[in-house]
Amino acid sequence: MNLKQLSQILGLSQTTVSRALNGYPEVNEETRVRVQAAAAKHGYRPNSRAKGLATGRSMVIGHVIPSSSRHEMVNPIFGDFVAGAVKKYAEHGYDMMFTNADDTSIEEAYRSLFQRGAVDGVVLQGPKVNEPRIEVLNRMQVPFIVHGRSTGASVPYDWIDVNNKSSFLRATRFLTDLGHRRIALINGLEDMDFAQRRRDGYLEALKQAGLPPTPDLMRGAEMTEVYGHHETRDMLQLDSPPTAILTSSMISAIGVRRALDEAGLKMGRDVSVIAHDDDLSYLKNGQDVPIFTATRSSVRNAGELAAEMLIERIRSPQDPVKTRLLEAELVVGGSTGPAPNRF
Amino acid sequence: MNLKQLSQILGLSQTTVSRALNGYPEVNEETRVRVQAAAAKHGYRPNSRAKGLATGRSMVIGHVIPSSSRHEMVNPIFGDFVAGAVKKYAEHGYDMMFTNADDTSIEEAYRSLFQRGAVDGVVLQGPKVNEPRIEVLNRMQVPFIVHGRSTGASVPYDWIDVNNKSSFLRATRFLTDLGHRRIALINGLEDMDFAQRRRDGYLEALKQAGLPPTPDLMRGAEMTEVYGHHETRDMLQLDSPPTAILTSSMISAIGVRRALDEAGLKMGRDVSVIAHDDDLSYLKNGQDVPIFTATRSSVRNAGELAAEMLIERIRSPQDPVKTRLLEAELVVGGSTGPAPNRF
DNA sequence: CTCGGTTTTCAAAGCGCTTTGGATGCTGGC
DNA sequence: GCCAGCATCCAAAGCGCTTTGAAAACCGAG
Repeated sequence: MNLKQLSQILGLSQTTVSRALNGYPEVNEETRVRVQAAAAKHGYRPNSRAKGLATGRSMVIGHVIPSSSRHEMVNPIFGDFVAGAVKKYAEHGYDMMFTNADDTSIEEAYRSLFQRGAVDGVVLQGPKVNEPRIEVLNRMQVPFIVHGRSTGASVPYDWIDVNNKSSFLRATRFLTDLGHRRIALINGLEDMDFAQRRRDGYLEALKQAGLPPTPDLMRGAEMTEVYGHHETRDMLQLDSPPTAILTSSMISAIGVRRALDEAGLKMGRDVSVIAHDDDLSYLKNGQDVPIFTATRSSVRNAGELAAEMLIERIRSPQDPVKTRLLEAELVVGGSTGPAPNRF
Repeated sequence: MNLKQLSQILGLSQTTVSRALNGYPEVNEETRVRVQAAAAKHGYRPNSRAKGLATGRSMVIGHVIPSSSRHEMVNPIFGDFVAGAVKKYAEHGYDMMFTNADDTSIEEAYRSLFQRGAVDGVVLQGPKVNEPRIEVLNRMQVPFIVHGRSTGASVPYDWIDVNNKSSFLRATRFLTDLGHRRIALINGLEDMDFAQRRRDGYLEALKQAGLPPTPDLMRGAEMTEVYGHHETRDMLQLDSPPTAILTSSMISAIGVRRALDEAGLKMGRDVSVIAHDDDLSYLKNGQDVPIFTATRSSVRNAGELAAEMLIERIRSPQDPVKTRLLEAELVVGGSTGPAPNRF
């Protein structure tokens, strides 16, 4: 069932039917009702390709998933972010498109999405420090939003981010206040912007507490469970092992916990742990009492906000740059306690 | 840059340029090279909407993400499945589209995707027992593939699934062979088809071992960490607590482990645990030695295979129904051991 | 030369929609 | 009774591509 057929059934022109359905004023209210009824009855739905061709808009928002051969990691926050975003997209009539690109051709992928007219805007996820994609998109003059920020980006851009620095500063201070002096940081990959900022917050808190940074206690890699486990085990072997550990994700915190268990140490008593909690739906931090003391910020919520900001940008390309900084809350759970008095 | 402009630059007709680019034989090799060079030079990329309009194909595959207000859960396997699928899509020139639908209008969402001409096929994820969507899609005569199966579906359909029954039968037998007699099952939501099949396998193994099923030891819900923890804690309070626990996901297995730790029980010695491991990239089951004894099957791999099967179906709509049953492997880790002799 | 057969190229129709620029019919004021 | 003004509707162009049917160019055989 297409417009032509529907208009023939109704004995009207395509113009009128189109206008009736799209809410234009120059159509009799009576006919509009008749048209809408017929459209519903016949299950007419305008072809989105044709509509897109005619209007120049695709009503699709794109995401590029990088996939390298070596680095097959899927970010665990992916699902929740997407769930938040796709919901808002739907509310505004947008669909969501994913496209795959290997590491070497990510720029190409973005360019292709727009030049093919496949999307009206894109979300850039996981920005690194000096993220080159930001400048590429900026130069292309297309609507986009960054989930996160990129230190060193030389152009203005819309972004939404958690205040990683302040939340890790606060978490670290919480530990120094408890008397901890050997505090480890198990961070994400250090070329990621968020990891850098968390590290800055951590270092600043150490400085404020008059503690020198210890390179041995600062690690960074892909945030898996196994990684959290491995680094913790490794650090526990040090001459002066940490009494507290900060970790950039709940997943690696679980690995940390496992390593502590294996070493016969009790989390919260022997070693304190604070994790960053993205509030993932399948990995809640306990129900009533939080398991981990954590800096919490819902990534699903970030997805919703990112979607809304991007849609606004698409609607008003000339608006000044918009940014949004979310503060993570510090929830105190059972994984932290005063520094033990052992030497 | 569009076809018209490009063909004017080249002094050729649109027809010839189009044919040259799409590899049709009726064009001089020399001109083809010239055209390709010009296309590359000017960064010409055909508008996918226009192409879709002309060809009747959209080169997009759709996924519908259900989102109800109450049930905001994102399946943790989502990311890895998608990563596998999108990679294969890209290899065949397809993009991936997500659309959101609340629980009441999922059928509508599928219908809309096709009637709008937005997709050439869809993947149906998370089928329940008697999944109504299968019949809907079947009636719509559109290409689709089910990730999983649906007991009670009355029409033939393409699917790819893990042999849930045999893998849980095998896992349970592994436990009975170790002398366990009180074996608990912490399953997924029981209206999900996979949960049903796992339960069947579990029950069959119990039967083979001459053990009666104990309703108290069979639980089913959304597979979160908190849930695994909660049910385990609950079951440990029973008059005769289980000596072994089977769980449908690594995530809930982590919760199981936490509950055991809290109870002062050692996993593998006091209580054995077997998990189903989807081989998620951020949640590997240990590196050299598996942490959990597990039935393992890569969901990313399933995503790749599903993508390929669907693309085949799109290409040959008349082919007979295709199905693919993957066998999970049983990997033995540190979480299982002989049944303890305590009473 | 001429002509049938290839090769190579082209003009134009069509995909399903929106939108421009009229037409048509009706109203009421003079 | 006439006409400006408004409400309502329509024909046709255009979005950027593919594809059909036909024309032009070229070839070697006769």
